[in-house]
Amino acid sequence: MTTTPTARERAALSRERILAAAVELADTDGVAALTMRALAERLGVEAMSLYYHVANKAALLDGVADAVVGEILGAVPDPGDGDDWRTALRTRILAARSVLLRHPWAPPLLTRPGAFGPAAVRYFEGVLAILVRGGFSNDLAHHAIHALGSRAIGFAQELFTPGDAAEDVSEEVLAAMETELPYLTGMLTEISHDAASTLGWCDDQAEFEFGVDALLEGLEAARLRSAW
Amino acid sequence: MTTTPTARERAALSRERILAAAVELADTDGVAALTMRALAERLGVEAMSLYYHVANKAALLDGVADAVVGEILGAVPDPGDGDDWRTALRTRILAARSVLLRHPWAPPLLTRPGAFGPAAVRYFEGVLAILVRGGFSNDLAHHAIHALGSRAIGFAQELFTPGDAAEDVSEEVLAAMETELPYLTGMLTEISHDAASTLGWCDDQAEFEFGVDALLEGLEAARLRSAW
DNA sequence: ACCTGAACACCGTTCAAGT
DNA sequence: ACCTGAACACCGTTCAAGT
Repeated sequence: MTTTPTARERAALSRERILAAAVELADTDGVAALTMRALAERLGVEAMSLYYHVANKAALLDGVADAVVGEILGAVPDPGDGDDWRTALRTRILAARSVLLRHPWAPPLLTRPGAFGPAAVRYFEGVLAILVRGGFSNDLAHHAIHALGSRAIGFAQELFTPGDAAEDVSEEVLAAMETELPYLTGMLTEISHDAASTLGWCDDQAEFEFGVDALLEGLEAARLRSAW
Repeated sequence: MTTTPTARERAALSRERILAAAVELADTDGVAALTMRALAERLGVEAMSLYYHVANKAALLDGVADAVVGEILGAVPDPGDGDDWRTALRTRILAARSVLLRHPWAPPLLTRPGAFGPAAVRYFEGVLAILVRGGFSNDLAHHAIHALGSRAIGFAQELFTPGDAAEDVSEEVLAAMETELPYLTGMLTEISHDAASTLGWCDDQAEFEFGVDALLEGLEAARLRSAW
């Protein structure tokens, strides 16, 4: 006669609820813990129920990616035409980055084929608006977006994560490296003079901004050349 | 009395043989097919035998990444001091890229924490040598390497793969997009006027080189500023 | 020292079945 | 229309055992 407690206490499943729960789960436990079974349990539901709203795991991850980009989209200022293109684009990119810093597991998802969803389309519409209003031809703007790559949306795929195998770079190892790797040892000893045994001296935010600025400078030069 | 056929016909297992077979398997079947069981079968051995030479799957993938970087290292010219730094670095990066084009599954592996192995250290020693001989301070060279990111070793993590959801961008869809996404539709209609229904007009190699060149130009500007 | 076989805990996913 | 339960094929990995 009465509906079951579970039916009363839990809201109906939906694609949106599933994606939101998936983002939360990844935030707390990492993306490796984002399994269909764990996600279902978090939603108080059986694993197979998810498949009614989501085709498969790949579609789930694509949806999660688009959800994150949607969050970025909400945090990013409108591409208003007050600023010059360089500061407007820089501001947008750094705002995107600040969102991604809250979801450090997200970048690999964003590079999956299929992750380029509706939110991403709208995000890049804004990027393109900034460029075109700033004097870029469609052709050059297209090149520019490719050149920015993942940086356009706030992250950089670096080849080594801070502190990677850095813990065990002792001074003896540095000395042994010296003949074979003179430039690296030279850089390490000079830059990290006050903490010679660690590679953890990279300021992610500063390096990211340096990289964006270098790109923007190169793009501005290309724009000026194309304008002649 | 006689040794078994299997023992005669197969060479002894070793870390090197395992990694080489793993690269081959990924080349033919993709990295998703690179399972411990499939790799063992390819080597004519039981899956568990691999664990004697490799700690676990993560260590295997790290080893595969370093093997690929080793192949890059063998293909890249010495950082001789004939060229100016920009062309020397450009040449090195494009040579690295040409190797990675033969292993299109490899880039995601190279961005794994733990993938920065001995070969990568030697590769970046060469990058650094080019920069420092070219007039970069250790500090600026360090920033430059971060700025180059994955491009330094020959690939760019782009946010959409060519032809991603491009097949189904019909002219009707373009028209519907026009009000909401004026800049994107403008760019698409202008650039792809002769193939209006596809996004597959991106020349990967050209875009990669454009991106590298934009970065190199921005880095050169930074170097000149630091030299004053 | 090097390799094996059976077993375990865990995946994504199918399918027919419930309500 | 929406959710479930059991089952299947597949993982990485353990452990004790072989040679």
